[in-house]
Amino acid sequence: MKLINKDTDYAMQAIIYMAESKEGVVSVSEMSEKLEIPKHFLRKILQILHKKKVLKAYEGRNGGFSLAIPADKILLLDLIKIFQGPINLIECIFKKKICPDIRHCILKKKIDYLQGVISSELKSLSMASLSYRR
Amino acid sequence: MKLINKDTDYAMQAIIYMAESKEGVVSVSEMSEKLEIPKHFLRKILQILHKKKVLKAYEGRNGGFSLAIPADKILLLDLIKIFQGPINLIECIFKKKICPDIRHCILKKKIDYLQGVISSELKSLSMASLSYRR
DNA sequence: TAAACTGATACCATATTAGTATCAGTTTGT
DNA sequence: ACAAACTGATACTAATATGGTATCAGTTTA
Ligand code: FES
Ligand code: FES
Repeated sequence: MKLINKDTDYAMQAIIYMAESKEGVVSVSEMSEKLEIPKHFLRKILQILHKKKVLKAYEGRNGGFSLAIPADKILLLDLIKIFQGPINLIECIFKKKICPDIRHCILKKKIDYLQGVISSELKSLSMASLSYRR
Repeated sequence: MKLINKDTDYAMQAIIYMAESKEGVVSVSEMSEKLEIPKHFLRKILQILHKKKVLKAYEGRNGGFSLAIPADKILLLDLIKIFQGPINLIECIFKKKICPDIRHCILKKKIDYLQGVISSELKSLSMASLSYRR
């Protein structure tokens, strides 16, 4: 069971890198090198973050990306949602069969509860709080 | 993110079925039919549960499986461990790079906490508690 | 003695995740 | 002017995990 996949992982690293960088704009080449992340793969990820308005993009020579939102407003939960979809731990394992009434299924209750805890923890983690130069 | 995969799902259903059954021994054929689970697939799952001492197996005609442990002692966490490995939500995303000190990484702290909550919830859910004929 | 079962294990199909490649367009230093 | 250095968009491939089949061997019992 994996909570964080490569896309989210690399996205976090890149965002933190940009937050720590003095230059406003950072290119994929630079980040790919410094963070040791495959260039094309990272590029794809940052393009998505741009579409989602998390990053600003600058085309042309000396171009690159910069944060569109301050790092303390970019939450781990946001990134996970972007790259891995909404947190949904169960899609009713026992359909009609065993659970006679979805409203009283204790499995569902527990898992709903877990989902809440996970969401709120991931929501409380901003990219700024992960930067060690904070 | 999936908490419970098909193996665990089918294992739960089969165990609950056996717990509810009056006959001591239930065959894969019967369960496969009643629970609408592919026969060979279910068989493989039950063979694993047998190896793990959760079930007793009876060979030969009229053979099948029965619970080796009472249903209230078979926990969801046990099944997840058997079929999906131990709960391990993170394998240090940022290796040496960003986390200068693993002991102070707040990401790790939060995820460790989540892992604890998840484990304890899954531990508190026995197969008996999911049977509606309890 | 064959039908109905499990043991063991190899195999296949599909989906998801991770990573690569490429063409088109933009900007800028020289 | 123009090539180098960049992003936009999108298609493709590779690796891995998951879900599911198939089969041969051995056991038990009607
Ligand atoms: S598992 Fe979905 S309602 Fe019980
Ligand atoms: S992510 Fe593993 S220690 Fe910070």
